[in-house]
Amino acid sequence: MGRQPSSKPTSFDIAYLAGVSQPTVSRALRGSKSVSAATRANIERIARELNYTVDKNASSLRSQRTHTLALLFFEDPTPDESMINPFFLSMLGSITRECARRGYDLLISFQQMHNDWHVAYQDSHRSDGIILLGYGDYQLYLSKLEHLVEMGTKFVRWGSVSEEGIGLTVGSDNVGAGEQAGAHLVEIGRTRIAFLGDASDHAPEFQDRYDGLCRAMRAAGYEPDPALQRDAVSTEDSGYAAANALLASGKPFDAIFAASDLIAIGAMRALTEAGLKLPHDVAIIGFDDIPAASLTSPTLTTVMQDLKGAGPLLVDALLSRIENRAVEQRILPARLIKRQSTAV
Amino acid sequence: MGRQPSSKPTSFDIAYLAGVSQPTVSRALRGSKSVSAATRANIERIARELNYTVDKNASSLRSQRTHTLALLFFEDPTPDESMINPFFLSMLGSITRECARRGYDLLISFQQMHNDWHVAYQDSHRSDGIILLGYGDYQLYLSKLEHLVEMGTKFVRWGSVSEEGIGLTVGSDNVGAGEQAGAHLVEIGRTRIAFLGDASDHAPEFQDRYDGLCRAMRAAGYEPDPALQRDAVSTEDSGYAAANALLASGKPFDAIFAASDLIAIGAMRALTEAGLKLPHDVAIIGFDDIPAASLTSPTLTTVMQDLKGAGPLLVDALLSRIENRAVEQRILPARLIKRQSTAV
DNA sequence: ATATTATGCGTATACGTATACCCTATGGCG
DNA sequence: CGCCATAGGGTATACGTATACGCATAATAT
Repeated sequence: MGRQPSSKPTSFDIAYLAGVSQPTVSRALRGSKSVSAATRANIERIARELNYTVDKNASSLRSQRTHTLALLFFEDPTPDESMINPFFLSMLGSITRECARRGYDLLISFQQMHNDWHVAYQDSHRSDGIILLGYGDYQLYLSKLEHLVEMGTKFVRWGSVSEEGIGLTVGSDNVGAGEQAGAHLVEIGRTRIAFLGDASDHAPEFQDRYDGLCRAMRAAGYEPDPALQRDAVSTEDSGYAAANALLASGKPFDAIFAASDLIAIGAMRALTEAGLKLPHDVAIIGFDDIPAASLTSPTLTTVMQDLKGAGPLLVDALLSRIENRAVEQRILPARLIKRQSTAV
Repeated sequence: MGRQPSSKPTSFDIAYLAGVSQPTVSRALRGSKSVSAATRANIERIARELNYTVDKNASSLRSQRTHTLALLFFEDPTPDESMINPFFLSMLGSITRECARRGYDLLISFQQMHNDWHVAYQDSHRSDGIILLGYGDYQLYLSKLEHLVEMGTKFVRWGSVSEEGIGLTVGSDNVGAGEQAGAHLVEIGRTRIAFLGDASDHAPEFQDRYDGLCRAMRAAGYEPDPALQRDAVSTEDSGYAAANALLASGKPFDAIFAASDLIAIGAMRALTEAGLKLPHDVAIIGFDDIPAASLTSPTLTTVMQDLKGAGPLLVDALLSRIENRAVEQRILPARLIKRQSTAV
């Protein structure tokens, strides 16, 4: 044992002890079939004894594969820097676990929109592909996506699947979810349904949800009133402001479908402050089923996205892209969770 | 332009265009002072034009520094795999941003306690150091920490600073926070104060909070009743169960200090179901100030930890360790946020 | 029997960078 | 005018792995 215990063992050490050459060690550990079973078993035993692990840097340098994925959050700079959209945060767990299961490391980065995009590109040296999460300035976002495509970077993003977008997209069935929400509201007798959330093409997911709502209303014989749609981004304050604007407009409404739970929670605060009784006067449905949704008063009916399925699907789609296998856009089902805010 | 546009430029490309050797490029870009200002400027210009970035794998392999930190979450396996303690999730934003600011990448991994620890060790090939976050089986945890120390791995963890622990710890002033909470409860006239949270040495942070509470009570002339302390881990269900056990014991109490907001929220549910009026019959204080704390009814008085400060402090401490600079344990102040659950 | 192919492994080398060492030209100094 | 220090940068090489190739031996075919 003249060897320093502090220096990590290399494949040469294993090779020496096993009486083979270094490449054979590499082959054995990577599962090449041109190594005899006996040799492989011996090498694996020695590697375990020495606590040997492949040096990822050397491995990546040589093979040009990092076995690492990068996760990029895109968000508008928020006033409170440490605030992150809880929905995406939940998805993080699902993604990390799937990465671990597939033997990939996950590099994470919170990208403020105003930052230099080159940081992301730089990541491509460090990762085999990128998962993009988050809303944000959509036009700016698109131009950067095009840049990614030009560079040949492999990526997949979470978002609106209906949209004919750049790159590969995985997302919830936002239209279907909107329909479910709309149908439920109609079912409990609401017909003057407001929608809080950006319905422009800046936020395709929100637009899809609105489309679904409209479709459900028309299917039931009601025409959605454009005046009852109010823009809002996914924050509590924005929802609060949008609901107040709606109240100020004087337009009567008996239900709100909010494009996210945060918006819904802000709206509930505005409505409560205005002296309205929920859900009696106004029924409310949110979107995302964040933990807080079951704590509001009344508890919030909302749409639960399949977070557990999202991570595996995103990772799988990205790995398929990386390995140049064909992948089609995939849609995850969403489910309406009925709580007190629509219980009349 | 015989060069493939798809292949990433190397330092040799830059060197050729600048009419210097490859090492000079490396020196120039790393800020070595043995490169003339003119040469450096020229190299930097060319690098920018070619969109060159240093290959991190090659760089790390050669220099044996990765400029990457690993973040390890330790949690008991939860029934819902995608559920992560919201408090640690919030800290994540703070840490990632600080890493980015210091020019470090962040590798993230959710470690189930039962998993092979070697995964973490393996990470040490990929990162210069490890940040450990989370509770979990504390004894198992400690034995693995010892292993880390043996391997010479640099790490820092979030936890109880009062404890004479293994390795470097950064954490909130849990004792002080417990004192604040206790003092506040005494101030509003409560003397029979229950504590929900593991007070054994399995959870040093919780123990510190309990110690703080006891200290405040004694300072006010009251003796804490051990029968009013109930073990609980940081989940809503555990808080619910603990509060019900407390109720079932028949011991009278007029306040609860919960070791975490999740516990507090579960306890509130139990108390409400038992027909108690909050905060009139029982005042409640939680810990963490998770977003949900301001949504409960009544809204929850709680202790806010300095999340914005935590990330920078953890990262800075770890980098100091990595660079073999001296670091002392550091304590972050915590602040009591008074809300309705203690407003009598 | 010879030709053929597969098996199992060694040899040589490349991945792209950082650093130890060496060399040259210049200027200051006595 | 010779000596040495210094700036500026070149040469050679190492980091640890993965893969293209080649070469035996053994297995199979003809």
